[in-house]
Amino acid sequence: MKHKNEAAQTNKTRRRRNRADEILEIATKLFGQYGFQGTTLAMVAEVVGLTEPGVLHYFPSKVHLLQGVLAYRDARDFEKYAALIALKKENVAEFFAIMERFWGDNEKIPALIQLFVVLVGESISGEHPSHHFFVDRYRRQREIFTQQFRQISVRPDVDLDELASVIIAVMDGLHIQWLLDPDAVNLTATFSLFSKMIVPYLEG
Amino acid sequence: MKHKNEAAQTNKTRRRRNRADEILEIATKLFGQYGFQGTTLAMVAEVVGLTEPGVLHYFPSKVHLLQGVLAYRDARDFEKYAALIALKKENVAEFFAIMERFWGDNEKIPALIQLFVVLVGESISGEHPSHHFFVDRYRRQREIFTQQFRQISVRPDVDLDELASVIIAVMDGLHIQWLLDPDAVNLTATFSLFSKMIVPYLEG
DNA sequence: ATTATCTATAGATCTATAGATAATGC
DNA sequence: ATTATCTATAGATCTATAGATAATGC
Repeated sequence: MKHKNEAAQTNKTRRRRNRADEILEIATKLFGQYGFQGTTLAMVAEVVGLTEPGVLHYFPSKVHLLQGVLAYRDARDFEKYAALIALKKENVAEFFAIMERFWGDNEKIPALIQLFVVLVGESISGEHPSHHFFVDRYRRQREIFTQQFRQISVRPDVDLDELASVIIAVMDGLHIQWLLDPDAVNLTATFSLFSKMIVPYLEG
Repeated sequence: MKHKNEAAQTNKTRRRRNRADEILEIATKLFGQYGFQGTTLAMVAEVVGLTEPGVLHYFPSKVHLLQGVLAYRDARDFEKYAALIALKKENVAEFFAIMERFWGDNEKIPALIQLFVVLVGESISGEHPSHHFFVDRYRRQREIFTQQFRQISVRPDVDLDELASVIIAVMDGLHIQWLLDPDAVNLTATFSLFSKMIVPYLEG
């Protein structure tokens, strides 16, 4: 029986080991490119190679599909954060050196970055199905950063929650400019300038 | 004839001096709340108190309406920038003090801030009707800032275009967090922390 | 048996157009 | 005359459901 499974897992079967995952991957791309509202089930179905009811067999509604995409990507993202937290950081400079490496990868995954930027824009409206997801996501992100700062020696008169907001804001804002005009913005270099500017201040 | 006009301009007539402007105002709110894709002509028409073809009489298509809204708001925005440019700035600290006041008003106009944040998210896709508008808008903004920096003494080893990107990024990124979770983010205080952190560095 | 997928379609909605009518300004 | 606005509707699209059929796993 092992044999059979292994054989079946070649080619297509292994690649699309799971139709649900395949749908998730394609929806990730489409939601990232056109937004949730701008993507139709017909588009997803066509790229996947199914009919619309075929897609709805795996995700009973378009909102379920969105939540599937967000949960999947968010989990991956916070795995990365967990690895970040685990690293030893002695001082502010080290923290930012790690952040630069951590976010440096973003340049290689524009589609994923775009997914979050496009969806967060739509989600600002309180009625959007992923509004609460994003409110919560930013709270968690700020919390992770403030906890990190508490473990290294940051100038004591700095509000750590505000500091967390600023750092996340720089990255988000640079993503916007970079996605709109990739040749005009060097993500890594610009974030590096940012940390170079604030590290001396935070060291006190 | 003057009399007649003046009388007619009371109440509704003066307020809605111009139906096109009224439609623009309402579309601004709706596009800001639901995005371009999430807003329908029926919604605009209903709030204005017209039928859909009634709205299309003034703006021949939904895209024309979007462009009307953007052109109108962008013009207002760059009037503000023009006033900013006119102010005398002797050094970096003064520049940031002015920026804090300049952007401090944003807290009072959440609907307009939201309009731009929501639309820029949608517009990241190259096929969106306001994609080019936003690419151009960020280029102009960066250009305004770099020109400002050239007139004050900024530490010479800093790339002014990158500096402009960072400052715009902080403001955009803070807008996102603030719109999603107004009680969790103090826009003014957080931007102020940012400038406090970078001013000493930029002074060299 | 269960899972995957399809055909067919309901029912809602969306943008835009055609053509008519009402209101306004000279 | 010109501008503003309406009714009616075409034509496209969209999400989701019902119910049937094909494929798969025990």
